[in-house]
Amino acid sequence: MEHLTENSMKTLRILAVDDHEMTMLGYKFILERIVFDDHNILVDTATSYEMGKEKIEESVHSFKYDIIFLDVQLFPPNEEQPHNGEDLGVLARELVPESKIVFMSSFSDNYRINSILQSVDPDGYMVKTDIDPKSLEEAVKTVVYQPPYYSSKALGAIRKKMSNDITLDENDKKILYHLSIGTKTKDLEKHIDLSSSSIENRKRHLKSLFGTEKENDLALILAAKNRGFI
Amino acid sequence: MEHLTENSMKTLRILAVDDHEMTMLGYKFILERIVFDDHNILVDTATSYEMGKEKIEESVHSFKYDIIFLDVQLFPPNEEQPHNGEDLGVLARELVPESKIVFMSSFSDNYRINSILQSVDPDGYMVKTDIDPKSLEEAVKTVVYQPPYYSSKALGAIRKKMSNDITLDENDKKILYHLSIGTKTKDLEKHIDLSSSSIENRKRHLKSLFGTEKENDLALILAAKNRGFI
DNA sequence: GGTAAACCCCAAATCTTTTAAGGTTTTTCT
DNA sequence: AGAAAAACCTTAAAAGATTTGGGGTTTACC
Repeated sequence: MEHLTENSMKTLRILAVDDHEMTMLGYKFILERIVFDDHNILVDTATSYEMGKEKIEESVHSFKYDIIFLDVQLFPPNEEQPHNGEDLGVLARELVPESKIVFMSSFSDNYRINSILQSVDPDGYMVKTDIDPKSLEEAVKTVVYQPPYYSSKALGAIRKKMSNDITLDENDKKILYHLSIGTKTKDLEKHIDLSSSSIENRKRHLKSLFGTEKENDLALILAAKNRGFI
Repeated sequence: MEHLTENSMKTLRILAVDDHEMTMLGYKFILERIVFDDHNILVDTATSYEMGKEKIEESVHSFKYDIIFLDVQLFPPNEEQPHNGEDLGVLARELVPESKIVFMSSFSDNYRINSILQSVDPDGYMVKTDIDPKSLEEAVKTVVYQPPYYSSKALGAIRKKMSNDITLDENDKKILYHLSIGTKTKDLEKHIDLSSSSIENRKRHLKSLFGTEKENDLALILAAKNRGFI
């Protein structure tokens, strides 16, 4: 603690978790300079899942964080890691439900956004390319007083989802997702608990839903992307 | 036209449709005073469905509006009227797809918000109690450069919907909606194309989905409201 | 040009939803 | 409190969807 806060000031505690040291410093620098009513902003940082987890667990019995910023990808994606920001978000929700959670993600892909909005229901979601001092400040203020805050690109994805009348069940979503990452139709059986025949049926059905009958898988995937499903 | 615009200025044309004369004046007053890059803002108004329709139709062959603000309820709701803002929005989308559409609604109820977001997919949605000079200005700027703009209460409804894993079909939604406006179960058959037996089945199913088994309809409706369906 | 994958069609089995008919419980009104 | 209406439940048959296996044809790719 560098200096005592003035009496009249409330302290706004923020935890930021991102595995890039430099990015963290940037966030800390910006966040602590936000002028916000009579709040004194204090930013704590963590650069890994474990560190983040510890800080959140410590906070349970001391001062709870007002806002927790979480990077969705907490580790280099090539090294297989069991945990990511989404899990940390779920954990934080359980341990300290009063802390607001804001996700930061480099991908604006709808599949992940939709999944996080469902599993964690964060108070904010920011696509990294939308993040700058101005949007960070807006996020902090909005999240404290009237959440949620969704950054511009996140809103774009949300809009697509909301304007959609097509509803897909888990199996359909999985099929689309696996096709989109290049899984071959014959290998889908390994990931989805259905016979190959059913999978073919569902693919046909999906293509008719998305208006890409008799076209190839790429057309289906593009249509599904446009509509916000992947 | 009161005075010529400067050469360097682009004109931003706005149409606002609301059946309250005074509200219209307020919007016009605020909107035309927005300072926005080198834009000169020009607000046209209409106070009924027909007037709005005419202005939109005229605009097709002259200068298209950049933004159209539409009140959802265009007539006193007790006098039966065939048209409302939603219809006008659908019409505008067809005639002038390049114009951005922003809805203004006094009800923040999720059923209507969801329905409008699907049928028109507007570039903005503002709940009236969220509207003030600041939010109007933000709406205009956001809608022009990076739509969509959703006001705080609208975002609240959207968040509920997005964080939800329950998916309902049209019949389920209609059942919930009619129950919520007080329609008796025995009268539901008149509005929904199903047998009374099926409707009872679906009500049972809905109650189990929303965790209100063996409870009465009020409990179901409250749960559905909490989850953003009505 | 041959092979693997993708795609299509059919019919049986299974699962889900709808429907009607009859009953019990709860609510509402007098 | 008692009658009537509405809500709710149960059952079983019918209709509709989905799944599955077994066959085949077409398309893509080396």
